[in-house]
Amino acid sequence: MTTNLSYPLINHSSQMTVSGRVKLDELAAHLGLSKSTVSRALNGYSDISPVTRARVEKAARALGYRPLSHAQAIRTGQVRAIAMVLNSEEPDQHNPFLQDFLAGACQAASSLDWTMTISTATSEKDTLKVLSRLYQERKADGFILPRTAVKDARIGLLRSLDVPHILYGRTGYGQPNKWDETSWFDIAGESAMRNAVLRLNEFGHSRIGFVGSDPKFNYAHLRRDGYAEGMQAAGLPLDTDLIREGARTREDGASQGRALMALECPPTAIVFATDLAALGFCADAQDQGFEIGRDISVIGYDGVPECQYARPALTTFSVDSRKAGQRLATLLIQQIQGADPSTLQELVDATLVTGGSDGPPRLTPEELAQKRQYLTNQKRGDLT
Amino acid sequence: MTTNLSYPLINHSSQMTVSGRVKLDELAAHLGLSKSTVSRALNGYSDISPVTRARVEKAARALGYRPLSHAQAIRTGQVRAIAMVLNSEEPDQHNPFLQDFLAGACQAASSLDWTMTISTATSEKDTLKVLSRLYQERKADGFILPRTAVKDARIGLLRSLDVPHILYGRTGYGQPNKWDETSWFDIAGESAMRNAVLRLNEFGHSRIGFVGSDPKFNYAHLRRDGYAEGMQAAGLPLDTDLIREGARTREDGASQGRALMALECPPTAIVFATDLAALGFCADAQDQGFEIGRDISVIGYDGVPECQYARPALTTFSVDSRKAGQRLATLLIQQIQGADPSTLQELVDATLVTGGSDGPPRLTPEELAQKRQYLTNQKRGDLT
DNA sequence: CAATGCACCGAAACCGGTTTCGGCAACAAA
DNA sequence: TTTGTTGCCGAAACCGGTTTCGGTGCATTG
Repeated sequence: MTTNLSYPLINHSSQMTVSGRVKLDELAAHLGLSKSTVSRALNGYSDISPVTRARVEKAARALGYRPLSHAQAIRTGQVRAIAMVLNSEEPDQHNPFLQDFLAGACQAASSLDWTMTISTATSEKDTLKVLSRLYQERKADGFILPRTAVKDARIGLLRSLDVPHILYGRTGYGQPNKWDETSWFDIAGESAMRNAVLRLNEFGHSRIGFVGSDPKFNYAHLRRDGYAEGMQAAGLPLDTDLIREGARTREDGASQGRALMALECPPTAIVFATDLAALGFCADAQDQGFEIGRDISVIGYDGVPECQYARPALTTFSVDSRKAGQRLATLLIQQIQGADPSTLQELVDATLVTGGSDGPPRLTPEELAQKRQYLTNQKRGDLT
Repeated sequence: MTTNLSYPLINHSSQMTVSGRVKLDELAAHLGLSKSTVSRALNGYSDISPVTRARVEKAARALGYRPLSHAQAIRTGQVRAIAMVLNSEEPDQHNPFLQDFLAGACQAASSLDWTMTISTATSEKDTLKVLSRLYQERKADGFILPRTAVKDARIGLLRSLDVPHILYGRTGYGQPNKWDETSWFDIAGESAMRNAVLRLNEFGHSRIGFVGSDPKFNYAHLRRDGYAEGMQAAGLPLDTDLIREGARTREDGASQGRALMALECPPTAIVFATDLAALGFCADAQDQGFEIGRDISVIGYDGVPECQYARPALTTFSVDSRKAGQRLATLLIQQIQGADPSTLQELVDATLVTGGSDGPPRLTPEELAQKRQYLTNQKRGDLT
């Protein structure tokens, strides 16, 4: 019958090399070698003569041979993949970082012939479930744990399961030597905050406030400490009235900043632990009639893109997320391949990106308080 | 010796069930069944008695049995993973979308017990290489192709390799029936643009400009056409002077919008194909002294977070990226499992999010031109 | 010349699942 | 009773690689 020709009758010899994958068997047959020899040649075993190895490698390239990763995995136990689980329900997602971060991590992984799988979870508990499922099914050989908390259940889980993992950020604030055994990569937020204070002090500010982030995250404590260190280094008194915490969103930043501005003796400069909070404050303060960078100086942290598009542009300490991803992936893979986790710890500095949001104080705290009073009255007048 | 007790000596019987994985063998032995029976019971074969199946499933749950995905893959040929390759060097990355998009895609994949692996490439060519490597090694069973171009090499490659794939966006603009065989999911940017024009017309605008995106992307054409349709539906003439293209960044948006404003008879409203371009224009126009939403109305498209933090907030057509990711993953998995690609095509509308960036025109085009002249002179005055 | 060592390679086991195939019991039909 | 069926399960092959182990052939040594 010649009716059923919807499926082509072509593909005789060519098909095998075009669409059909070459497998180890076929490569070996093509070379007149056994598949064990070919496998060992490709995997760098020493009991293969240099001539044979070269011949095998050449043929493999020519035929476009690529081992199936899961076929190797079944014997080696490694899938050559790392994974990261994001908590998609966090109010302040690491939104803008993600693209860069992934670019860095993927690039590093790819260059070592590894891949990156990602997953999302809806809660802290769900994260644990996803992590263990991923590892149980061996979708990944190790994990990057972003946004480490002071007390982080993920670390306990993975450590008890003896699964390789690396932290983006440190953990165990206040518990000395807590993170000695785990590997991590982090940006030195503490020294950035310290430098922010010193910079403001050089501008002439002496009353400098701080708006921190959620204390459940480890970085929140480090940055607050950095601010305190900076104050100390500048020889300024540490006034607890000037320290606020728990600002995660723009709205938080606005309200916490507003609280600082409402002090009897308000700060002429505020350091924010995150750009988001800083941006929220700036918008709100401008609405009230304050001039950012003149009436009140602001410095943020993170380096989100919005900083440069805000007006005035926000002075901030920018984090190189791409590099972070790249280093984290690299270090994690090293760990999976046997490196001692305690040797895989890196601390990198953020870089200052100046905008117009900070500068010499135009007003003293007292004058600022007066302006605040004036603006409030004016607004009240508007309403009536 | 009692010295080397840093490593615990516990883990006798418990170890096997806690940290050690149970494998099929062990589960079968535990049940007194053969592993083939257990496997078929878990995979829904019909030649297993209901009683046995229930017993197996219960035991599997109790022992926490989870098959190694790569061990299954070696026989089934499927790794239960989908992948997406991002081009990390694009000037306008789909930054803010990514987090939501991934959340949607991962959630959909997870709920079907699939995973999502992502990778980045540095160029169009590199993307092709990464795609084929990923598939050669069977890191994924299919791919999501984001940001489809009019003529997209990725589609050709995957189609020729007979690899399942789904497009985020359509392709082949101008070549009818071009995308009939491929599955895709897209947001109806054309109807959004159309509605944007109609909305502005209802406000009273009759001279409405358009700033489009890079014509290499398929959506750029669709959105432009949508704008044209809107003009036609509103009974307005289609003036090619009012149409600009190729704005990918904020800066592009600013300069293209500026060009429209420089017309003898400038538009009193501009529809932008992307929020980024719209935001760039708004900032620039404000710098010049124009009042957004009064002097000139602006509508964007995408729904990036910055829209609501801009002042005035940008009226835009918001894309539900999470849903997009979710649908794309779902459809792709269906396709991998045998569904006909041509039946897997979905078009969803964007939703209007109003801000203060548009409204009734305060000035006629002539008056706007005068204001422009005035502002220019004033600025010139400033400089001297 | 026999014995030893070494470089190099092939045969076969192995990894942890899936799938094919055949067999045994029980039951129905002849 | 014999002869199919049918329901249910086990043995073994299989997937595509990796790794172990043993065995050549050749050079070296005593």
